Amino acid sequence: MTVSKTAEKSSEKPGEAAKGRKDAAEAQPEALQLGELSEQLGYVLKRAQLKVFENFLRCMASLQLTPAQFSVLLLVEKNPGRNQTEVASTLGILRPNFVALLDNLESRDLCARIRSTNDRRSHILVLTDKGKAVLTRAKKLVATKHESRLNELLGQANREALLGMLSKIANEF
Amino acid sequence: MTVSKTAEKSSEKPGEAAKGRKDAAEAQPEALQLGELSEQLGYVLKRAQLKVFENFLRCMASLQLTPAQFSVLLLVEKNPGRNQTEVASTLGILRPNFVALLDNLESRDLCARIRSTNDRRSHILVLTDKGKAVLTRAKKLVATKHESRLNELLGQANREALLGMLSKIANEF
DNA sequence: TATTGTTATACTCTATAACTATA
DNA sequence: TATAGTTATAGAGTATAACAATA
Repeated sequence: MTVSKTAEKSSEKPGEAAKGRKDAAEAQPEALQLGELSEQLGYVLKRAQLKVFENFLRCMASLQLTPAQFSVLLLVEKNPGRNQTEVASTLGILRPNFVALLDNLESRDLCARIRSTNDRRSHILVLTDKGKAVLTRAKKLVATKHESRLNELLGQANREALLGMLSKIANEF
Repeated sequence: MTVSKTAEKSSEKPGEAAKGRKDAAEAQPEALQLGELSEQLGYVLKRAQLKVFENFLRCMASLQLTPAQFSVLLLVEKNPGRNQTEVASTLGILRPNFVALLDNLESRDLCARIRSTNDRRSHILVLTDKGKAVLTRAKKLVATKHESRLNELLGQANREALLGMLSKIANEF
């Protein structure tokens, strides 16, 4: 016994409390109820992450830096002289996928690959002068346009609490 | 004046506090320092999201449900009788991309498309009996294996605070 | 004319195998 | 033999244009 492949006429579901409804037959869209979905951490986490990345890209439009590119510049600045494998794996990027990313940054003269003399198989990564300058500007944009909006929205204390919990999940879950 | 394309010999960077170092020349990997990266909300958010999805998939392995599929089942259960456009857009899925997702769920007899009699262009979505049963089992798995681990890690109060902040970002950022 | 579901397509991310040059 | 960087490739996820059926 399968479901009949034809639906009932309209206005068959007045249940669920007809709250947002206008006068009578006005057939405006009427948003769906998220229900348990809004309690699913994974769902909310993903939606929040998309919003944050979207805002990041807008804030960085003038420098044309993606979140991934920014993270590479930050990490290479903090750890100059490390090779591709080390930097990529720290960021959770697979070595094959790191090649094109680096090609891009190097072609824009933001960072450089230097063949190591210790182990001629590996490429040491460093920021160029331009890379350092761009990163400095990027940090300012992130601080003044991006993170500041988050502080506005959540408050300084909450933002730090949020960061702590997310770090805990990222590291221990 | 460009950078010399050859690097210095090893042990040139004893700075940054040689903390995790063993006795002397032992050349163990020595992890990179994240530096400001660990303060970037976007970075931590993304890493946390990946961990949560990964764990979700493991918990749901027996039911073979992805986060996206689970969200569709939840939303259709809560809002039976809505069409593809409505469900997809609520979840932030583009209509063309929703087709294959639904094909999959329908081929597994978890949900059904029913041609609407009001508007014969649209397909009304409902869960099948099997779909309802699978969703019930899925909810139990999520609650006992997935969300429970998050409660362990963060504590009930913190988990709710986290959810609240992420919702705020998702909705208002 | 506009909308629903659909196809085709493309572009990004991610993932794996295998090659080269070094060790 | 093992490792670093690379290539090729395949698969997800996501994006837009356009078509047929229907309104």
